[in-house]
Amino acid sequence: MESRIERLCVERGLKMTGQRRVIARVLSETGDHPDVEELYRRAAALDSRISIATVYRTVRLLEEKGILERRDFGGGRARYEPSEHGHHHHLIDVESGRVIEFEDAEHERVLAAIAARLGFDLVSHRLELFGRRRETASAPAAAEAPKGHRRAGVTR
Amino acid sequence: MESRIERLCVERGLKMTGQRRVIARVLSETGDHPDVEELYRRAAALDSRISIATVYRTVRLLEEKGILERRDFGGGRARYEPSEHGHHHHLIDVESGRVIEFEDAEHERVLAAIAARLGFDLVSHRLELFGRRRETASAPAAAEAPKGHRRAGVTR
DNA sequence: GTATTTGCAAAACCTTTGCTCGGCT
DNA sequence: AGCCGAGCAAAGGTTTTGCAAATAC
Repeated sequence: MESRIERLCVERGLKMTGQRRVIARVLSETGDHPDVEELYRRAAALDSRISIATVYRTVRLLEEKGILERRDFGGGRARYEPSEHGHHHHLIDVESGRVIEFEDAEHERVLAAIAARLGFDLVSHRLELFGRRRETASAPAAAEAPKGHRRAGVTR
Repeated sequence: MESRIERLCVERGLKMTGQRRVIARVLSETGDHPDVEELYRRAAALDSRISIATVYRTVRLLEEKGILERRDFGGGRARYEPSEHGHHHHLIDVESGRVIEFEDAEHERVLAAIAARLGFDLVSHRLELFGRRRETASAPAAAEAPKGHRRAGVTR
């Protein structure tokens, strides 16, 4: 059965080899932000005839095709997530390393306004928040993520 | 004569060697965001008895002491700028690679509010905008940076 | 059939580190 | 003399690449 990412690959005219199909499937089932090493582990678990070089080449290719996005959360290795994941940013819990996704329309507006003030059209932007879980009892559970129309979700 | 960064080093209790003095001076005169290689070039121009290992060790040390801040603008290498440079972020011109600095109070407020909504206290954040110079004639010159109380400045 | 993709290992790249020597207190 | 910093070169971690063999279309 054809995975979501595989369909995108085909649409973009990529040759679908066995390895790419496996990697595409791993990515399709991915709800987090794995690095290449982790993708390699997951892919190799499905089909051991995959080398890490191929994973590197594939994520690079998919990034160029706009199917994947590369992230840098610090730590020296790139991490990846599927693009069709909706526009959002990340808040990294400095204590646990957990990654929480969020989006915020007002924030987007402010950024566009800043760029405009400087005489630029905003092409893209990168934003990461680093935070510490609030201790006061009033902290809402961060895991209230209604599937399908989520606003914030915890992941790794 | 003692450079601004050198003074900070002394205040923080660092031993001032000849190499550190040179690197401190280079950093004091720095208005941009050099990588280690570039710092090494500039330092070596003042005193050739400096190795790149020392530059690496020194920027690391100064970062730990809060004198320098490490940035990642993509491209695989870390770039540095003095901390006492005021709170600001960067807009990178996607066409030329030029870096424009800016700050924006409203934006800071919005970020704190987002973190609070997720139950976090904001520890720090990273923001980079990528933009394209606006073509319309109404674009203000981005170089209107009144020294001393600047709002936005172009640098590299 | 032919152009692409893979695996492997080696290389490239940035950064850190072991060790010895040099310099400052 | 004693310590800490510096230089050099080697090692470290991640990512890329050359080449021959395998594979997709």
